Amino acid sequence: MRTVLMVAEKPSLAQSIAKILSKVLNTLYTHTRISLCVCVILTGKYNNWDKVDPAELLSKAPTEKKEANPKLSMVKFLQVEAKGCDYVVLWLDCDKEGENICFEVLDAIQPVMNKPYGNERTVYRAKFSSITDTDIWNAMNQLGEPNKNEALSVDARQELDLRIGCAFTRFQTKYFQGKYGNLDSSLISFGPCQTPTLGFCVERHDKIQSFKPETYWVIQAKVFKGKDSPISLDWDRVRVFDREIVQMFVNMTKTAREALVESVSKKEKAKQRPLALNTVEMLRVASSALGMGPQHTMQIAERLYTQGYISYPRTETTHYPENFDLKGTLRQQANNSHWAETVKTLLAEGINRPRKGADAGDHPPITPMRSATESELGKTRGYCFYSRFLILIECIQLYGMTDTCFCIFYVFKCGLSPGFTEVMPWQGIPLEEALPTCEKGDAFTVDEVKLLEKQTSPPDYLTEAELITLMEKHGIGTDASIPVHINNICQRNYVTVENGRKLKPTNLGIVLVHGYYKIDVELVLPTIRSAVEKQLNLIALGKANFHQVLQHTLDIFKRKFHYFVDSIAGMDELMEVSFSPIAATGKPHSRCGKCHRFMKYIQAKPSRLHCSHCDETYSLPQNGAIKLYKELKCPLDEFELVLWTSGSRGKTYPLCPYCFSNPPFRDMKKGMGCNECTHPTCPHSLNSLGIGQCVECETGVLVFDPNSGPKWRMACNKCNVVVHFFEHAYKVQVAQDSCEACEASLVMVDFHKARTPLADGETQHTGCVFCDTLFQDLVELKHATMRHPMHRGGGARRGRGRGRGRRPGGRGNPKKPKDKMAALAAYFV
DNA sequence: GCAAGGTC
Repeated sequence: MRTVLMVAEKPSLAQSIAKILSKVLNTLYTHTRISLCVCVILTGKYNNWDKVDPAELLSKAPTEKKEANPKLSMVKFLQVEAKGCDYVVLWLDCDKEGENICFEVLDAIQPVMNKPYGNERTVYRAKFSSITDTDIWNAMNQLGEPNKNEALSVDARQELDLRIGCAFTRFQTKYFQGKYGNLDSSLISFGPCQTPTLGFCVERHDKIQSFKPETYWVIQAKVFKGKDSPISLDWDRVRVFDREIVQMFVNMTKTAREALVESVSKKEKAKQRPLALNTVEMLRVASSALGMGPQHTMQIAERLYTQGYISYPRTETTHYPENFDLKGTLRQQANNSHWAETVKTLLAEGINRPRKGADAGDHPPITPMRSATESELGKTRGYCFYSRFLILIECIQLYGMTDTCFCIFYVFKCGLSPGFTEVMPWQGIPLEEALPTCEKGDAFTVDEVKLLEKQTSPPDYLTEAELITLMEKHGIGTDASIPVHINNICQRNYVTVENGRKLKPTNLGIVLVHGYYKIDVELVLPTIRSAVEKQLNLIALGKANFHQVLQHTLDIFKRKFHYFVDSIAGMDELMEVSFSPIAATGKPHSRCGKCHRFMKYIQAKPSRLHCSHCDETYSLPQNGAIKLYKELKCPLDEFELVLWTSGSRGKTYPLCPYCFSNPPFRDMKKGMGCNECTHPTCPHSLNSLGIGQCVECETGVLVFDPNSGPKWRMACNKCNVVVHFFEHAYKVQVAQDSCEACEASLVMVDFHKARTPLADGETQHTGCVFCDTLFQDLVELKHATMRHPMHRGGGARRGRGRGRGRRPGGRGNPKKPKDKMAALAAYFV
C-alpha cells in the first residue's frame, strides 16, 4: 500500500477535503492547523539597534529563515506525519502566499518521506477554486506542481519588507527620540503598508485644513391647502452661489399668494440589496454600522467561526455558488427570536437569488451556519450585535423587495416599503411627513418664502470604513492584514479614533507625512507597494531573476534611504514646531552619577531620564513610574537610585539608571533593577534582599521590599508574584543566615509589644518564611507555600539552582564585577 | 523595540 500525505492550511478545509475524498479513498484525518512554518529574520548583531547602522540592513545584513512559532513546533509535527509517506498532495490556498507555504512544507517533510520509486513524481499540488465536491475532484484529477517562481516572489517580498521597514523604522526612531522629549510614541515605525495607510488619513486632514468655505443661498417655501398643515418645498435649483441671481428669484416669488402644481410624476426608486459578505465588506459595515474596529471585529468573527456559528471569515468572495443551499441556510434561522417572522415569510413566499458578486475562488461569502441566541453568545454588546448583524445580512440577500420613492415636482418625499431594511434598520431611509395627494393645477396657499444664507462646510475626517475602501482600492494590505495596519497607526499614536470611528491624525502623524512629502513623496504614496509588487510579479511569472530583482529594488531603496537621512532636517523643521527638545522636556528628578547634576524625568512614552549636561539619555522600564529614593546612590557609579513601581500589583523595587542600560556584572543583562543585581555587598541588591525561590516561576527569586511596611511584602524579580507577610510588624529585615531545610534566607521580624501575634508576648523572631512554624500564619502564602519546592517535592531541591537569593560569602557565590568598576573609577577620581 | 503575511 502507498501512503499519501495531504496538507491543507486550516482545519475546516482539511476536514472538507477528507470528507469528499473519503467516498473513494481510505482517508485518515488529523486535525491541526498549518500556517506559516517559517519567517524571515535578521540575525545576530544586526538585531542590535545601537551597534549597527540601519543602512547596513539594506545591504550587508544577512537574513535567515526561522521557525515562526517554535512553541507550535510545526516542522516537527509535519515530519512526524510525513514519515513513511510515499506522496504528498499540497492543498494550500491558491495564491502566491499559498505557493510559498508549499515549499516551506516541502523543505520540512521531504527528508523524512520515503524515497521515490525510480523517476516517479512524489510531490503534487492541488489547485481548487472552491470547496465543493466537483472542484475538489477536478483538482485531484489534474494535480500539478507547486510553482517555484510564485513562491520566490513571496520570499523576495518578505525580505524587502523586512529590510526596508527595519532600516527606516530604526533610523527615524533613534533620530527623533534622541531629539524630542514629548513625541509620545515609543516607536516611530515605517512600512510599505502602514505608512500609506497613515498617508490617507493625513491627506484628508490637509483637505480639511485648506478648506475655504463659500457662501451660498437657498430659497425655502412653505405652502398649505385648506386646513392641512403646511408642507416645506425644496428648491429645484438646490442652491446658488450668486447673491444677485438668488435675489431675483426671491423678488419673483415674494409677492405670490398662490402656488400651482405644475406636474405630478411618480418614480420608483429602489435601494439595492447589499452584496454577500466578504471580509473587507464585513469590516466596513461593522465599523460604520456597529461602531466596531476591524481588529475587534476579526477577533469576534474568529470566535464565531470556531464555535460553528458562521462560515470561514477570511474570504474575498461575494458570490454564492449556483448550488448553494440558500433555503437550508435560511431554515436554520426560522426559530430565531429576532427575525423568525421575516424568515418564515421568506420561506413561504419564495426567495430571490442573491445579487451576483465576485468569485475569488477562495471561500464562500461569510454565512451564518446556525441560529444563535444572545444568551449563547454572552451578553457583551459585540457578540449579540455581531451575530445578529451577520444573520441579518443573510436575510437581505434573500429578501427580494425593493423600496419605493415618489418624486413630486420639486418636493421629494418617500413612501417606503421597508424591504430588506426590516431586518437591517440602520440601512433604512428616514420616513418623512406624508404628502397630501394632489393633481396638476391644484392651488396651494403660500405660507412663507425664505432666503437662507449658508456656507459650504469642509469634509469630515476619514471614517474607518472609507479608509478600508481606499486601502482595498490601492492594494494596501490584504483582507487579513488591513485590520493590523489600521491598528498599527493607532498604537503608534499616529491617529486617534474619534466619535463615529473617524480617524484623526495626531501631530506626530501629520508631521511624519508632511516630512515625507517634503523629502520623498514616494515613501508615503500608495504606489510604493504596487510599484514593488510589479517587479515581484516578474519573478512570479518567471520573467525575471529572483536575485536581480531583489538587488535592483534594494538598490533603489538604499538610495532613497541615504537621501532620506541626508534630508532629515526637512522633517526635523516640522518636528520642531510641534515637539519640544529633549533637554527642555521633563521635570528635574534624580542626580546623574557623572556630573552630579539633576537629570530630567521624561514621562512621555518611552519614559526615560535625560542628563542635559552630559547629553545622555537613560532608558527606564515601561508601564510604570519612578520616584526618588531618599537620595541613595549606586555604589558602582554614584547615580542616584530611583524607585520603580508597576501600576498593577504595586510591585516596587529600586534601580540604578546607569546599570539598567549598562549591566555591571557578567551574569546580568540589560534591563535589570537592583532586585536582580548580583552586587556582593550593596544593601539594595538581590544578594542582600533576596529571600528564596519564587513560588510560581522557575527562575525568579522573591526579593524583600524594604519600603513596603507596614504592609510588608516580597516580590518575585522575574514574574508578577507578590507575597504579603508580617503585616503591622515594626521592622522586617533579611538575615545573614539561610534556612537549613530550604536554603531560603532567614527573616528577622520585630513587632510592637501591644500588637505582637507571637506567643507569650514575644516581639522578635528570626526564621524561614517557608518552613518556620511560628511564621506559618503570618505569611499570606498558604496556597503559595504549598507550591514552594519545599512542599512540592517533599524536601529541598537537589542539585539545580541552589542558593539563589542567599547572602554572599556563602558557598560558591562570588560574582566578579566586570571591568565597569575600573571604567567608572576614571570618572570619579 | 523594527515589516507584512499567514493562521487561532
